[in-house]
Amino acid sequence: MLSERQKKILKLIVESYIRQAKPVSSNQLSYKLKCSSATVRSEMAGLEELGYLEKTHTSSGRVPSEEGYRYYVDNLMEAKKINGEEMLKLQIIFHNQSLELSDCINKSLQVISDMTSYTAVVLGKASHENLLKEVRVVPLDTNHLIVIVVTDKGKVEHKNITLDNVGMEDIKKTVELINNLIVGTPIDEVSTKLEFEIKPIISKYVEQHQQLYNAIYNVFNDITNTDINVVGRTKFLEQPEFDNVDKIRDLFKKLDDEDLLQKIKRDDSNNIEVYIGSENKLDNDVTVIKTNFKTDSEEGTLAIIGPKRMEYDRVVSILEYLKENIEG
Amino acid sequence: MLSERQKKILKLIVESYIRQAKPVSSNQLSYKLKCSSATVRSEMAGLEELGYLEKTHTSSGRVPSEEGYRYYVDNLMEAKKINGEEMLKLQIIFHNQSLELSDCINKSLQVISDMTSYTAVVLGKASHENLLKEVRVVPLDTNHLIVIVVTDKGKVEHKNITLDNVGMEDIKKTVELINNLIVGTPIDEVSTKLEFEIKPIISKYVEQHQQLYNAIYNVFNDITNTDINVVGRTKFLEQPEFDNVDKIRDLFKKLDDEDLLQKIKRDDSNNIEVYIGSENKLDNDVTVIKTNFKTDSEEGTLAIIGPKRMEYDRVVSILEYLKENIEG
DNA sequence: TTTAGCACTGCTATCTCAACATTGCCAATA
DNA sequence: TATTGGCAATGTTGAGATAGCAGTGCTAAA
Repeated sequence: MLSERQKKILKLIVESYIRQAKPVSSNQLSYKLKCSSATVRSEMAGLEELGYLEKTHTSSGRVPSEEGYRYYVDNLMEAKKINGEEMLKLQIIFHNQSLELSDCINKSLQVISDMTSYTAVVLGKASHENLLKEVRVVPLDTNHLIVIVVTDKGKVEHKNITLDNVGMEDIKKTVELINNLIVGTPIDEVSTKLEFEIKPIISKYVEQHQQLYNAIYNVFNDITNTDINVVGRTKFLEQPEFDNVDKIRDLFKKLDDEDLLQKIKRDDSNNIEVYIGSENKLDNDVTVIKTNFKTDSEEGTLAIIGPKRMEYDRVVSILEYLKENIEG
Repeated sequence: MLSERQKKILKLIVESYIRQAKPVSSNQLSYKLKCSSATVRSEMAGLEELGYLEKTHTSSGRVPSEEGYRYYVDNLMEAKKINGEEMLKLQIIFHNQSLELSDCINKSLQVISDMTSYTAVVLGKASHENLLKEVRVVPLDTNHLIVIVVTDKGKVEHKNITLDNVGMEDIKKTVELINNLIVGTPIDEVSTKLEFEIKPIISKYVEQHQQLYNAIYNVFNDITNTDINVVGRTKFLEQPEFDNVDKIRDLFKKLDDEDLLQKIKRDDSNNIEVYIGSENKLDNDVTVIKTNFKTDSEEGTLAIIGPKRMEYDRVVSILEYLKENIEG
């Protein structure tokens, strides 16, 4: 258990370091506390002993350790309400009737990335509340057609296919069959149903059903697949800790690795989660702040990625606010 | 007019510098030419005088100037045929029947960016050969619906809209009207036609026609708008000339600026065009190699962006090959 | 428990210095 | 006349050396 003064010092150091990106000296703090630098120094030594602070070299000021940030986030940080102007920018996006939810999310990520100078990520997909509304086929010419799938929550996906020698009749029959048998099925169960209920039937009387079947299958796959969007990768270039090309290259490679990004979504928690440095699976030098969201039509994960020296208080409340707007 | 030996020296310098990114000395060249370094030096001095070579400092080797690269591209460069493995990779993409052309292009850009280590860009849009095939409306519930537009070349675009108190009847009538009057219209003329032929009619008897009209209008807009895709921005991090964070930041900002990227498409030429350094409008430190393409369904511009010290011969033939495949 | 005082440490910037690669010029050469 | 070898001149690079500085830890006194 830390003393009140220790807490205060730790808080001041974390916040100063977040702003300035420079090790914090005992002198700096002695102004803000009513005691001498020597006193601050001995407190600092204590906090270092406990693992909350580090030095960059023997005679440098102190820098928060990962444990220091963790303690700050868990115990010291105060909520910093998102400001009016920022709120407004997001409101405008979410009140725009003509935008789909996924567009709103993408647009607001851009705004958030710009206002925080951190990288923003969304991993989203159609929620399983989406029920198949309609499958439609538009023939283009004798051997090209488009398959369009629509869910009751307004998701649309389509695919072009080329079929050799499949009569329009067969196609019509197949589509009719699908529309009769599986409309109303949750979108993520369609694949199974397609495989076990539809395929046996169409394979009986539709020649060359395979191509058609595959195309339809793929459309459903696309609609349920996670869609990854990373906004503002280059914000890291503004951070003083990413001042060398090797580090940047390494990080950018990770931000392009979809499998790795998938790991951001680790738990089903409904809260804002903070993963500092080695706590996240992405990179030891960054912090990932994420939350899950879920609406009728979409579900997924939102994350802000920045240096460990991140404005935790601000990001947490921005993310909270964004989540509210999405789930609205 | 350059002498044969001057040409040979210039060619060797450009090619050596492209490979090694290091100023080329007279000694290096004296091995490859049958003369002494002193001779090479005086030839180099001549080429510098003519503006084809530069020095990085008084006693450094020579580096090609922009004019040097230009002369190389226009007069010295030999076509370097794309190799079999690379060809194959692209073939596989273009022979995949289930991919739409725009997906093929995007996938092949990724391949090309990986194999060249340069950044690849496509600015594409539906070609005006696309004729409106069908407008379809899928009602979701009492006040949400989806508008889907399909062209005869297989382009699909859709939008969700929210309408208050618009009867299903009105919607049906509007859609029917559109389908009757403007199906078959080139997609880029639809907007005008919509405004002058459809709007007057529907405004007469469809109440709240405005929202519906806007939605449909927007879908057409989306379908004709240029779509920009930039692949492999981070390849620049592998280039030794982009070794400092400021340069990278600056360049990345430009690669994110869609208006600026639009300027890559400068002429309607059907050839491969090379814009070296200040010749392009993007950045003085890069070369843009681009070509336009046009098919039934899509048209636009492909570009490879790399350092001025770019493998011109390879990139030109890769781009040629890609263009063939697309238009093929 | 707090503080002033002070020696100590390591960083940073600047300077110097030598080694090196390379050039330009010139006089000798083929 | 074109080519070459020789050589001084130049700017780069990396390795010390040095001084100033910021900040710490320790100690003894308040």
